Amino acid sequence: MAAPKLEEFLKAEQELAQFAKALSHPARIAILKVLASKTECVCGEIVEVLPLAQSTVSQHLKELKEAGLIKGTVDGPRSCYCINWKAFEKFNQSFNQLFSKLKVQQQSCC
Amino acid sequence: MAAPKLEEFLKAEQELAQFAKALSHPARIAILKVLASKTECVCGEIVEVLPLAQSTVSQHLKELKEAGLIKGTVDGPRSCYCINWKAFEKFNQSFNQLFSKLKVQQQSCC
DNA sequence: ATAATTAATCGTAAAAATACGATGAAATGA
DNA sequence: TCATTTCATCGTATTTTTACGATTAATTAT
Repeated sequence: MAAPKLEEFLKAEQELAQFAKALSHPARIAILKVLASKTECVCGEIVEVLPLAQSTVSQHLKELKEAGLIKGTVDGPRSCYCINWKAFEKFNQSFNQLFSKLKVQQQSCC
Repeated sequence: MAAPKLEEFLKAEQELAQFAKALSHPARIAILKVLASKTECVCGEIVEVLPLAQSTVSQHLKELKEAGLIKGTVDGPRSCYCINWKAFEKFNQSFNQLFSKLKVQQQSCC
């Protein structure tokens, strides 16, 4: 087998892993930064800034969208994207939860 | 081309993406939780808990180690792993930095 | 009506990730 | 010394990811 055995893990672990996967490529982090810095968030502008082909950027946008981190609306011939702050906040909290949970007993045996 | 074009992005983005990649599989999150909850962190115990083969767990441990999130020491015939709290703290901060940076202008255009 | 712009999707190739069994190395125990 | 335990590594199969060019669909501009 080669597909990840996701089902066998806790739902919280799966969810967080999925979120982390969305951030696991610098292009997607860069996209989030662009979206956060602009009020106008047209796809073309993102493509201009990134060192990737239009189709590749579109793919990354799709992944961010599927992960729930961004929203997209069609505006005439162009697409407007922006951060889904609600989901983002949840994401942020999930991470902090993991971090603080792990940090409870901060001791190393080796 | 198929390999990710990492070089062309900011170093901070690459670093964070790499960290996120380490967390992008539930098995690795589960491993971190186990390590945090035990003072004795022998490889075998992790294998016992996870629904994966020994060799697969070993592989995940290697990835966490390469990402800097855990340390490993040989203890006779067994291997002792534990969280690298220093790196972990840095990781935690990088994430919070990104989150707070993005949150500066929390407005959606669409 | 036709051309141009914009961005999604398709097809595809190459690489990386995931998983497992088998093997190997190193230390302990009998 | 020889068997056992423990875990890393190797070999390999399958899936997923990444990337790009080409095409398509939709809207706008001429």
